[in-house]
Amino acid sequence: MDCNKENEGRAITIYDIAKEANVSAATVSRVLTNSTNVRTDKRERILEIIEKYNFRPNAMARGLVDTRSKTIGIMVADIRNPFYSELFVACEAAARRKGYTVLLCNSYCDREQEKILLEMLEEKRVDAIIQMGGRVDEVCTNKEYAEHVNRTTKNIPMMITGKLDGTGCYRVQIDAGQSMEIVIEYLAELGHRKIAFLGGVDSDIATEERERVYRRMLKKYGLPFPNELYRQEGNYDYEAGYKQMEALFAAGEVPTAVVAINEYTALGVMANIRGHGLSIPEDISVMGYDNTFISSLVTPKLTSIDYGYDKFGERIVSSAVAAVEGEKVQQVQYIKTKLVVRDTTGPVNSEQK
Amino acid sequence: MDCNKENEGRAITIYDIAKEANVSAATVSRVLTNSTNVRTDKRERILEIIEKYNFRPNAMARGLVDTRSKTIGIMVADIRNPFYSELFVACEAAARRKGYTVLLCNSYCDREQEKILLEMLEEKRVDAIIQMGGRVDEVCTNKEYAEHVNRTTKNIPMMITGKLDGTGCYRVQIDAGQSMEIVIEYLAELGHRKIAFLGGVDSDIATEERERVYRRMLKKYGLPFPNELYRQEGNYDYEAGYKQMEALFAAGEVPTAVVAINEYTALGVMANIRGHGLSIPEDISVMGYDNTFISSLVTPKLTSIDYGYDKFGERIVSSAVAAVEGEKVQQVQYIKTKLVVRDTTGPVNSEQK
DNA sequence: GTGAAAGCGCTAACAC
DNA sequence: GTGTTAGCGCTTTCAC
Repeated sequence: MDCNKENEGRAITIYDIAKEANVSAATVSRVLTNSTNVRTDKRERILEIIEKYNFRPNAMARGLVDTRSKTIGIMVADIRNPFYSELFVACEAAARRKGYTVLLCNSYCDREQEKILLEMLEEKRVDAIIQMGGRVDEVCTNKEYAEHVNRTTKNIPMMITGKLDGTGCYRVQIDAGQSMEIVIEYLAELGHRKIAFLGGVDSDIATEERERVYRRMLKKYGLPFPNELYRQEGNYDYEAGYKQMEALFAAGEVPTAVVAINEYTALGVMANIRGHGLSIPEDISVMGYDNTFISSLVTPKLTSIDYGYDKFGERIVSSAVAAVEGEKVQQVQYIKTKLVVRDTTGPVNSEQK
Repeated sequence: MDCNKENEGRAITIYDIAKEANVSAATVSRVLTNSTNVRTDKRERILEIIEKYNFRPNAMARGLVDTRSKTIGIMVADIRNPFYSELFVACEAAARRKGYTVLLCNSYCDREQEKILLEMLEEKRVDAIIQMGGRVDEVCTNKEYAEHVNRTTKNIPMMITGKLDGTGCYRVQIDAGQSMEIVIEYLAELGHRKIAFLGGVDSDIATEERERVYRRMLKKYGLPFPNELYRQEGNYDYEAGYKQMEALFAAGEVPTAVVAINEYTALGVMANIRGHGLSIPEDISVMGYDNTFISSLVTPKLTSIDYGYDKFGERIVSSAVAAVEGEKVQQVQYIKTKLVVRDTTGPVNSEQK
């Protein structure tokens, strides 16, 4: 009875189903897509046979016919970083709500890889591309990459969480300046006057903007900048926080509050402070950025700046979909941040004033 | 000059390139695939035009021709969990080395979703499927899911990190028993006699096996099991660790060492211990499983069981590829674990003996 | 309501 | 070396 006597290995197709059901392939396709009405008995017969052979339509063949793949490519720097995984998951959820599938790729911040991945996504005919992290983070846009992207965006709309000068990318960006405003405001109101800002990479847009606003806010509140070590950049690691805090201790310039560029760095800072026998937040307040699950996993729980990942992802994806569908999309959108106070920050210790 | 006067919107194809280069589509295809030799001048002319239009071959059309998609589908419970993201990245790297691409999907432990994703992966004609987490973790295989999988594995080999009775899935599994052996051995040698094992889900294979070996090892070393609370299950959260440790304190049954099912739970345990004014590891040793970046991010750094993610991923993927290529693959493979000692464990406090 | 036929963009056999 | 031709598996007119 089985029609796959010699079918061995070859995947079953719509024609096999059609043959066994004594209908045309078109009719099978109709029940598959639910497009037109098919007589009930035929429909049921077809469904039965589909079930029997566990038939699944070939997505590539379908994709060839449709011009839309209903897929969004998402390129992140490193999915192991909770910032990206939280945002990715939010995007995935938003995409699903819109009837889109996502395709993840990691660039691992490899500049060459970014271009290769872009090409791969083009070949897969994704309807839109979202890039978070990597070249789009840089203050000085890399010309070569911008050109590469420009060719891509001729066919595929691209969303980025940073910037890429001279390209038509749509930007959905964290309002880094606003985030630093609320940070300094908060710490100043707690009575802190010696506030350090540690970590990050100055040539990254998000770091650079926070730094600028950090200095502006110190002035605004009449706070001192006692030593160059109060602002150190380098990278986003635990080690950075650890070493930079150590440098402050070594210089005898101990702040009463430290703002770290992210959670990794904040934890490095905290480890170092404890190594010196001081307490958090009694002796020194520490806070970070990103507010992923890490912030509430550690002891004491970390005060952190939150981006509202769900809404962030939703904004990125719905803008991407809007662009795909030819709607007008804002060129730049800002994500407002929120302070989440936990246990690593508190009023300045009166003795330290 | 441009041949896309009216082409607006329509993607450029191999025929457009061929036409402009005055060659046949086959020749363009040849330079694209580097299959046969093409006269140098033609090749260069073609490459130029490809460059000019930023042409990228349609992966779906290619996929239709090839029977192999060179893609491996990876289904994880939740990519935000570092255990999965570390393993995923290791798999991705291994796949790339073998010339394969990976396609990630999250089941979020939604049982219905797992089936849907399986079907999606079948439609995309992935060459193999890797499932980590979810139904494959369960001690009692869900019959319905097993049936579903059995239909899938008729066409696509499947690798799982747990088990699925009655299916032809290949298993690459952490040797949970061995891991618990080295844990108890280690703690016993440090002089600990009151060792609790907290967290996990007893109906999960990895938890169940560890629990069994935990009890066996206590006997082997002549260690007491002072109270039922020394072994509590529930889930894998921070909260679980926190509450279960609290229960031990409430019962006045304070262990000298706690083995947590993973890092989240370990951190909950640690938070609770500190809340009681005790120190780690001076008063109580704590250790966890998984050894992701989290273990070395917290203070004190967590002693943890490591799986060797790189090798783990490599084993999964190379077995998958072997299966795809029709080679003989071992049905079950075990991953040996390793103890990574850090700062949360130490010799038992002599007063407590 | 249904079948025949064309076509999505590419690759691979087969001629030449 | 290169062009012609025939599919890959599906959807979608267009007739009937």
